[in-house]
Amino acid sequence: MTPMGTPVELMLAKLTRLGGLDQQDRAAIGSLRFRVQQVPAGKLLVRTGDVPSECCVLVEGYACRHKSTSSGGRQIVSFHLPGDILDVQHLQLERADHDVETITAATIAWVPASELRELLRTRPKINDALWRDALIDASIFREWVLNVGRRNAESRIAHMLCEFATRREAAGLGSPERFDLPMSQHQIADATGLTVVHVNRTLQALAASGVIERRGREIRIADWPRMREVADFDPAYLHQQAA
Amino acid sequence: MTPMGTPVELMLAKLTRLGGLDQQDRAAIGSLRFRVQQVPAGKLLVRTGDVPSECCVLVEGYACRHKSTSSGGRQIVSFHLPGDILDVQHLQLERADHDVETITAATIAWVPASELRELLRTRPKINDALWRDALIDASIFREWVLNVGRRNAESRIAHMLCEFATRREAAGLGSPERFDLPMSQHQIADATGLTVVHVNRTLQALAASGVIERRGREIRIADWPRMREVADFDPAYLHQQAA
DNA sequence: CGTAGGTTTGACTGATCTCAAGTTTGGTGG
DNA sequence: CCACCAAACTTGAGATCAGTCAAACCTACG
Repeated sequence: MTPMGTPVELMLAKLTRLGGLDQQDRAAIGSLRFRVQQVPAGKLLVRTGDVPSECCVLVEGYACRHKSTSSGGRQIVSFHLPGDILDVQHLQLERADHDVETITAATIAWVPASELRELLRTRPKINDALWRDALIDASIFREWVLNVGRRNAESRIAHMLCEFATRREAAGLGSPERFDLPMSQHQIADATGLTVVHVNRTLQALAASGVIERRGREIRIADWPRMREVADFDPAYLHQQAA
Repeated sequence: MTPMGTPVELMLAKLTRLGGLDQQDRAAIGSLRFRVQQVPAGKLLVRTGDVPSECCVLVEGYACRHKSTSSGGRQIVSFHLPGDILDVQHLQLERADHDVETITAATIAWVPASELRELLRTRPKINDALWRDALIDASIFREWVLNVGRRNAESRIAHMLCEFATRREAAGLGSPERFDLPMSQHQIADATGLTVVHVNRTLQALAASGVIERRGREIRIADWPRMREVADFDPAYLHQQAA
């Protein structure tokens, strides 16, 4: 079920999902110089203030981006799965405004930003696909603002689970009915603006009400219609239908 | 102090701030076909699910984007000031995933999305500038996730005020020391994930502690260093220094 | 001047946090 | 294969920040 592959295959799959590529586009992606790296869980790939000269693609494993308040509060602003480009923003913005960190052991492919920038100029369809990718990212951030700003704990966590299940499936990583969460309850708390304690109780409440079943980090969404309702989840913001 | 101007002048000023443009770029912007419109406060310019074929530039007045939960909770995800392009995302994404609404009477300039898309293809520097604009938008959303997710009421509101003051100044709209808020306390509540009642009390607390002074909607930031501290505000996420 | 929207106040409630202590799990070295 | 350890998860009790409900009070504008 894991759509393993080389960095090139993953990027092609992702960009193709985002819009049509022609033969020359594929060739251009194929000739990018990837530097592949194995990293452990909890590795900071980019940190706030960095001036990265490479972009990284997540090949295998999971990652997240996060920001912190000066008093130490941590907020995860997105989760990422295999195929995701972790920092398109550094193609155009000099300094990183957030951290990028693996949440499991992972395989990362680094590409020189200059080579990708060249593709934006010379390959209009790749430019379009990366635009779409960046704009979908932004759409997800907007939904997260709504999620942490206006939903209660149960909805927030349910929404996060729905999004994870849906994106996972779209990336070809398997069924949205049942899956293993890569992140700890602490990380769920940091993503939803709650505390670990309350995340724990809320997951129990979701299980008690029968919308999900849990065994360790394995989640089964037992009742999707009810889950969608509890989560207030409408996948439109993921813009998944190819444009 | 208000940098009034035609839509063309405003866009040129904005794109120039975002990166260099050459003479041909300026000419290309100059030949865009703008349709200018006066609209009252509270006018929905784009609504969720729309398939817009025009992009709009805010020429005069203020606007915001917002999303809602199915139970009616409203979350403002960004505020906009003159010069802002209100919906770059519709250049690449078919359906709007949020509403765009004026918060004061405003002047709007509409441009056919097809013409802007043409510029992305043919004018690399305009492509770069719009990329930067979209990526800065995304950076602001990330900061807002942190704001509503991890800061208390006082910090949240102070942060929103700092951002407004800073962006206002960057747009050439006047001093960040003293200004009139265009938005109601209800709208501040919707932007910060709080209730009107609590926004009201928190504004009073900020005034009582001496960091701001208020007279109606006029705000004076009486003590910027302390304000920055209360707000936990670091403008780096606005990426204002031209790249 | 009347009125609606915006702001302010008070009293009470409740969702989520904090602190503090267990319990389980998974990985690691002997 | 087992013993151990740290990290992750769970539970309980009490505290608090922000919400709710309800009612005035402004104040700008028609």
